[in-house]
Amino acid sequence: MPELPDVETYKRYLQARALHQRIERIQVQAPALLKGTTAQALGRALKGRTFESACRHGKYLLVELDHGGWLVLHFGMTGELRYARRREERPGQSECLIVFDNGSSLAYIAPRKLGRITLTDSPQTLAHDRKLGPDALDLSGAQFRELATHRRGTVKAWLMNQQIMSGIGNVYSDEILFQAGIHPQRSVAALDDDELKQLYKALRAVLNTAVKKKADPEKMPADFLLPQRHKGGRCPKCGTALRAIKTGGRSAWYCPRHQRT
DNA sequence: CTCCATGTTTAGAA
DNA sequence: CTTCTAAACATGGA
Repeated sequence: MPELPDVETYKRYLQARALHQRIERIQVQAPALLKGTTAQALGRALKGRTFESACRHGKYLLVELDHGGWLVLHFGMTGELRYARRREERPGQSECLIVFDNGSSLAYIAPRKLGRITLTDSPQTLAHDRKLGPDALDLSGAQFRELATHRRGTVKAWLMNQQIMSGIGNVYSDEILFQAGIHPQRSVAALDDDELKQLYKALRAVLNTAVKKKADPEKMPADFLLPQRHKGGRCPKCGTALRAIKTGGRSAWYCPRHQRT
């Protein structure tokens, strides 16, 4: 589930393994993932280059090339990176494979092909082109409050709107609202100062904790909703059966006792 | 077989 | 202009 914590984990993974190695070639198995570029153009841009650094904006991972320019990876609903030191360790199936001249490789795997691979001049350019709001973990409390003014929609849709703030998806918006004790369908405008403060606190705590746990659902704290977020799931704090509702075209899971309308 | 899924974009309505 | 809904995208899993 590639939301902010997952993509942050991929970023650290890439930084620890795939920097400073000469790119020999790339193999694009799923051209549909390329947006605004072609396999040929991507090959020309990457071949002979090295990755110098990586950064993240919301759910986007950006990788800097040594001669300027950035590779942009978005993972859609499913997707991950896998680095292999040796040829024998390469995954059988990858939508895009980057092969380094020392025989190692970095595979972009997105079996449902809803991701995106593209190039950009800079992280700022990407944020501008995609109209992305600030990264959710870069927000100050004051900025967070400011973003809430003049908003009429539901709080869940607000948290998930990448143009308002970037990085929170369906799963972590549920977790943040659960930890803050706020119902997903409350209107942003109706939240009082205390609730906004709780929400901000929960946002930071949830995202930072998830990053620390490498976005692994099995390693989340015992009071997290995430592992219970399915049919038959129970509130980790009071045992009440969780409820699911459709809102904003997505399913929201919540505890009817801890998150009142 | 049907329905649903962690994301984004687009179209159309209110 | 904002917000909501539905549909589309591609594919695997229940």
